[in-house]
Amino acid sequence: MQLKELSERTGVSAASIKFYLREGLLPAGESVHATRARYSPQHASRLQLIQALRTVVGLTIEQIRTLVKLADDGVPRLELLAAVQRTVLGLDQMSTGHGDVPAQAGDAVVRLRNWPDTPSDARDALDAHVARMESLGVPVTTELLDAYSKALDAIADRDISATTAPEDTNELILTAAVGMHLHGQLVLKLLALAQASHAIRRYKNDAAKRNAPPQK
Amino acid sequence: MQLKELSERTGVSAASIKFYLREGLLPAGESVHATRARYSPQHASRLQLIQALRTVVGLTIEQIRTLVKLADDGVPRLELLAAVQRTVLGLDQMSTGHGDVPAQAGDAVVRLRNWPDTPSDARDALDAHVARMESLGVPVTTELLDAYSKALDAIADRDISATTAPEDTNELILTAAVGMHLHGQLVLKLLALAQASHAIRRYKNDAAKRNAPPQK
DNA sequence: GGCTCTAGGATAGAAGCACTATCCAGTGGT
DNA sequence: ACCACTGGATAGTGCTTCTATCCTAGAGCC
Repeated sequence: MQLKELSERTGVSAASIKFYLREGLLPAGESVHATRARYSPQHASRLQLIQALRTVVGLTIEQIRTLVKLADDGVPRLELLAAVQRTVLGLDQMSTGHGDVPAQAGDAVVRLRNWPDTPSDARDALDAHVARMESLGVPVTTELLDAYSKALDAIADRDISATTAPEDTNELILTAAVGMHLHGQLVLKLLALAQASHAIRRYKNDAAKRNAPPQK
Repeated sequence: MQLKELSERTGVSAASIKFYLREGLLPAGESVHATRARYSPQHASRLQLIQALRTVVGLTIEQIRTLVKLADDGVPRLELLAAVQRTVLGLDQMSTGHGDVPAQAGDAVVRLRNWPDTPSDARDALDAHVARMESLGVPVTTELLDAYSKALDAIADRDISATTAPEDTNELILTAAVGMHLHGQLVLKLLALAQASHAIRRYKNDAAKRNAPPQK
């Protein structure tokens, strides 16, 4: 198919497709002649990937470029998934070493949970984030890390066994990125509900206690 | 103090302060004369709040305006905290009723966890998000909600009992917003690490199985 | 009374992002 | 022959968050 048809099929304007081509998100079509190019279904699926990463996950052009570049370079799938995780959860764009105390929260968590002691982006990001929290005056105790990681261990355990990865690379990135993002948001929303619920319960208890004076 | 001193103390440029004044984030100082105004320490603390909400939490001017307006209107603290939660966790900016099936994920969760059955923003946001996930082809089973909410119940339980709220309103919003944001991000990062850890473990098991052929 | 500094108001510019639009000249297909 | 469509280039748009400039009127100081 050619550009116009690609545009009509995917619902992306021709101008935008040109933009993505310029930006290197979409590989050039097969140039039949100087003024004619053919696009494959691969292009359509790539376009859908771009679309989803922009509108659903909210990545920037730059981030999408990084991901599709990896895909086009044919890096191993595990590596690709790691990159998706980095990007979707904003584990990139970390200051990476503002000095300070090592903080090594990752070590503590890994030991607490008996997780494999392997360096990873997620671990670096955790260290950086904990350091950031401390520097902003929000203390992170080992007890907190223990409670949090124990709970999330259960979630991850469940998630990982409910996962099947598609063959096609575009689709792999798509499902991985969208899934991670949506599940992450789901966690945040459930946490909000949980906190609200606990707050209400606590508030009610306090009110009850005030009515019937404390017996301490 | 006057504008320049306010600027020097908080590290916010005079131009930015003027901008915030125009935008209604910062209340006008006490106008001593036509060309002179006095700012109180309240202004400094408000400015710090604005600063933190922008750079740490990443709110927009519009969102900050909404929050400080509530603070200035002196709404009850519980209501204020609810608004902070809405804003920080992006529970605002939801489509609010794109029709479709009711989905009522909130009901299910509340029943599963035995949480108080009270309508709330968090619950609406959860419903909306689950509906969105479904519409994007990501299934949300009751079993998943059960596993997630059980884990987050534990976290919320721990959080709520480790909380003390400051008296000053600016400070209240600041600590609440920053705390919510950072704890949310912490959860996401820990989840990433947990998933990566489980993936590694699973990968190793698979590899081991391949070496010593399965005995099923 | 002059000099310098500052407030406050207005307006314009700047920078980043993701497009969107326009113009162009060269074909491919009918 | 003709017209739709092409790649390539370049410029403009809309939004957000500032930042800079210019102005006048008044305050404090000598």
